[in-house]
Amino acid sequence: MGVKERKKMEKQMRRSQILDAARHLLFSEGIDHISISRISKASQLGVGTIYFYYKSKEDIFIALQEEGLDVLFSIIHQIHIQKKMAPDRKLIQIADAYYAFTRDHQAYFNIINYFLSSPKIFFNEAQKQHVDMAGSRILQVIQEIIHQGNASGCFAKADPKKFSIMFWGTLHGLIQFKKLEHTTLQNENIRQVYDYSVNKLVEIIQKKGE
Amino acid sequence: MGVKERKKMEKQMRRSQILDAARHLLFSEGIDHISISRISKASQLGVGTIYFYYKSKEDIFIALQEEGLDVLFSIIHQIHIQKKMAPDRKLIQIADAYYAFTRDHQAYFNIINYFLSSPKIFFNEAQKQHVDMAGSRILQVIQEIIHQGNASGCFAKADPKKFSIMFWGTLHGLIQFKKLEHTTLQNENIRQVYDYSVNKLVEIIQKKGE
Amino acid sequence: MGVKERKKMEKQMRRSQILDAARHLLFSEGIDHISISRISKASQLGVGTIYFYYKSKEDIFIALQEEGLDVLFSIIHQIHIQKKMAPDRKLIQIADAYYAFTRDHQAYFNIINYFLSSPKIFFNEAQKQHVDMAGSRILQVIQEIIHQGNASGCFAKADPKKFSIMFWGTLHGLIQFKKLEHTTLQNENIRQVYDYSVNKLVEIIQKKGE
Amino acid sequence: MGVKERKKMEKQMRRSQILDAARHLLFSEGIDHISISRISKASQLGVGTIYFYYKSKEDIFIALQEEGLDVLFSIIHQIHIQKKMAPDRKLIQIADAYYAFTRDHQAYFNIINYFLSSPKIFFNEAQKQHVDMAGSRILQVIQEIIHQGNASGCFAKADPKKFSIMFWGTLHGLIQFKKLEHTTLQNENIRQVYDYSVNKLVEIIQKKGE
DNA sequence: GATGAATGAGTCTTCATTCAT
DNA sequence: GATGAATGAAGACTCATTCAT
Repeated sequence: MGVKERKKMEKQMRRSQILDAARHLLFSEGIDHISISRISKASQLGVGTIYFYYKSKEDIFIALQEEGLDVLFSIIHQIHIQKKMAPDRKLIQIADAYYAFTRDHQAYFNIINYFLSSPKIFFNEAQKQHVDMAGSRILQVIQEIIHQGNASGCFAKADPKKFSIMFWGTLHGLIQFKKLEHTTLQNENIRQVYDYSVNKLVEIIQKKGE
Repeated sequence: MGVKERKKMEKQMRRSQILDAARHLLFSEGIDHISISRISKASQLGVGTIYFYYKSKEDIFIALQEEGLDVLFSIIHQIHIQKKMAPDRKLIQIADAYYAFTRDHQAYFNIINYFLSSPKIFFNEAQKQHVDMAGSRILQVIQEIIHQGNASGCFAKADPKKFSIMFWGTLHGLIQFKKLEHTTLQNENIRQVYDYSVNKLVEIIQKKGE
Repeated sequence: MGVKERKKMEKQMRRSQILDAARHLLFSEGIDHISISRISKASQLGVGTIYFYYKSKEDIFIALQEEGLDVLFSIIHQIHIQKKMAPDRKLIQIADAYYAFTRDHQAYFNIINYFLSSPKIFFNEAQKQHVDMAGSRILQVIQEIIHQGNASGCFAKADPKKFSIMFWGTLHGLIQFKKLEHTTLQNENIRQVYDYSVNKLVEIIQKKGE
Repeated sequence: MGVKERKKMEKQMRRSQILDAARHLLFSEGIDHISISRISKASQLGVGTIYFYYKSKEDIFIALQEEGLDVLFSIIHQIHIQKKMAPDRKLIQIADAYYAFTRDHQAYFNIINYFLSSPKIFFNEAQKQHVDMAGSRILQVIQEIIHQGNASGCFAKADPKKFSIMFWGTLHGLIQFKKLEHTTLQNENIRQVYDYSVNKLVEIIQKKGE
């Protein structure tokens, strides 16, 4: 019995070992310089071994993406569970946290973005499941906050699903514009625009006239 | 003098010839299948010749991106110059047009997105100039519309620069979520969310109480 | 004794289990996509276990080939045992049946062909035995038919051994030309040539002047 | 002008260089041990260069096959142009020559067989053309011989197309049985069977009663 | 100005086999 | 008896770039 469990543990460790190497490469060299053979070297494992644990390069990216989404989720979750915080305050804090996340965990952000932007990636069913779970949890938190706000009378009966997507979409879109700060955006400080937008978004659902 | 001009013309024509081939590949095969040698075959020009006119593959992509932005600009410009249309109506139409553009000119959208999302691209000064000009014109149009709305009393003194960026960022962010329609977004119809968001955005700047 | 027999039975069952998986792969994915690890997955057995029961991939192919030859044999045998059928009729029916076999059991045909065509396969003694038994039974049937024909006066004292090999060789050679139907054979209908040839073959041994 | 021609010559030479290496490998190591990287090493050319001259491994095989068919054709052609030889004699000599060819140029035979037997190869149009030309010339010779025989009254009005295919198919099928000589064929001397069959084939078309 | 031949490192992936448990 | 983790060489193919002509 103990043997089986140990085996399982070891297997899990190998997966971690591979992911560690991949993550390291992701952080140090960027997403475009990750290749199976590099991962194999970095992890001190044979190429075949990598394929034994992950059936494609994409699978490794997905695992990494999940990691990133988990990190992001836990950050956001921390904010959400602060009982005393008002819903609108929560939204603002979440937006702040997301901005920080894209700055402090750039590699994770890049990989999440990679899947979102790349025109060629189509998840298969199993992969969809994973991404779904990881990604939708974040949206769910925002939805819950809207719900709370609606219930407490703080918000003006906004559609939680639609608004949460709009909220997240706006943040995400603006983050992408970061690199245009000094070109297209004509030195408009993106951070200020970001804050401005978050305020507007919150205004949208706040009860008017109050 | 005449000789010089003719030379310049010819040079411009060669550049077009190359771009035509690249564009054709972009549309027919997708961004991932563009390679210099393919462009060379498609353009009936030698590989070396391509390198004489564009110093890297990236340069070609940039030119293509500009094209895409030009197409997009002219669509938006058409809407803008309709004198009788109200500013808020214009914003809605622009949003519609952008959605259509990302659908009907997917290849252009992908290439624009490619530069926006890819973490590795850093423009040099000359490249920045180009992208700047092409991209900022679009934002400018939106800014002008806000201005008009502010002036005509239709809008409530919104910050034209900031709001236009927010507006565009929201649209762009939501478009990116298209592929999550059936996973993370849990079958929420993205088009409906898009329309919902555009309405909210317009509401933000409309004069309240009216 | 009972224990030994049970062990033997179990061993036989494991071998079947493996072969079932291999056959399934052969039929569903084609001969080029059979690998030990695929067989292992399909058979729910460990890779090592496969190697315990078959000492190489080739051994499995051989077993599969035998199966194919068995199927073919039984088809041909069915024809042979029809007491009332004339020998020349039998030959024609066998030719028909072989054509159908190569069409309807392509996977089996391919594997038989694999060993016949591949220049690298050299059977060891044990393997030879197996193939011998399976393959020669078919030729034996044809030989017997020639014998019968010779005896009954239907055939003109043809050499049973030589003629049966010629007969089979012709059929086999023509089948291989199937894929040349639209190239080298210049749209000559291979099926018609096949029938034509079978008729000629039968004529060869039929008593002349009758 | 001279430059262009020299370039063309050099290009042709490179193609030969590659083919030489491939042919050498084919003869010395067998068809299964030909790989692009081996060819590249053997020809002292970069891998990319190989691909510059042949767009796939298959293309090289095809060129090699053509070579083999050319060799075979010229052998058969030599026999055909012997004006004084009777048609039936020619057929017998061609059969002999084919047997010798499969013995003396085994590598070429293997490669021809490779394409004939392999279930996975499907020629594209351009490739079909090549193989067609090379392969059909051989059949054509046989057809012409039949024609001649028919015309001279030597043969009994056999269908040239059908019979030539049957003729070739029989030879080819029997050659394949070579390796079964000591197993399935039960030590029946394949060479004798081959000769026996050729005789029978010739008898088929010879005017009867003569 | 224009060409296109040459490169070779790099891509992902497969696979038969072994061996410690 | 049974397992399955580990391997690493090998597979075909791509590609941006250079440079002699």
